[in-house]
Amino acid sequence: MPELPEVETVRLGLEQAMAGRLLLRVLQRRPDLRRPFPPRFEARLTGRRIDSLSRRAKYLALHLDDGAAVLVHLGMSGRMLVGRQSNEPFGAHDHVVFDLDDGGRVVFNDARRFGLIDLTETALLSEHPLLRDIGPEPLGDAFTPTVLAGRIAGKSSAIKIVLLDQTVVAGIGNIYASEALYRSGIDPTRSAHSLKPREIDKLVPAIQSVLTEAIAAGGSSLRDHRRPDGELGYFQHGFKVYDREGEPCPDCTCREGIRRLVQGGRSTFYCAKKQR
DNA sequence: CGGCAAACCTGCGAGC
DNA sequence: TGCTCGCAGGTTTGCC
Repeated sequence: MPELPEVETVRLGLEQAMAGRLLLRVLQRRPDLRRPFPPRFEARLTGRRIDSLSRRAKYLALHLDDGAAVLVHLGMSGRMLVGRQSNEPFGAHDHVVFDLDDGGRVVFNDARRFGLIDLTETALLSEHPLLRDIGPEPLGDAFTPTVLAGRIAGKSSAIKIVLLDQTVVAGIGNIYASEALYRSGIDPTRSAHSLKPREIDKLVPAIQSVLTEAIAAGGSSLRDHRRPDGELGYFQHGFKVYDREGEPCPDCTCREGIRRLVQGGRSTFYCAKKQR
């Protein structure tokens, strides 16, 4: 489900609820998600304090005050929900419950269980196997046209596919890949190495603007995404092409309107006239 | 390395 | 009403 803007929205919501809080009790309600929970997950977390929260690509990190960190990936349908009462019954797919020292409760809920949770005791989170090979943050200073050009040089795959590759650039998923290519006027089927410098000069700010606007809107809520407080994001109303097959292209007057094609088994939405 | 399909899961909407 | 089918914001693995 969640791409960078949705995970960032979750981080912002959890920061309010969890930063500075002591974990009074942690309940793990099943043995695994996409992969097994770390050994002794509940016992190792109980009594420890959460200092701060950060995001890397689509991963959320809860930093403990001793340098350890809980890594959370929401997969397609994962949610981190705040505001549950401790006397409420658990819901379907409530997999982990974090009870905090101020009486607050945070629940990790994930119907499809494509998410994962890890606990690492090492301080160097950037060296974690799940994060080590991930590319630059698209909203960071290190993401420039020159950098992106270098990372896609020699890649013969379609640019849409390459933007989904987390080792090329972090955090872009199926929605924002289509939207960024539409904004920059680039045909999603073009091979990555065929992009000219002038096109990459447009693609980088297109990625940055669509992600920034989506964060400002609280992310996109299609099926599963909820902010931790239960509120919906509203950037889905800002989509120009995603899930708009057959609708008119907002930026031109072509007859066909928005088209859908399948790349790597996943839908791509685009305008054949605007995107070349 | 590239490309593709399948796998991991559940839920929902469309169509019959 | 109820069933089947296809598809869904992600990532990994295996095969050619």
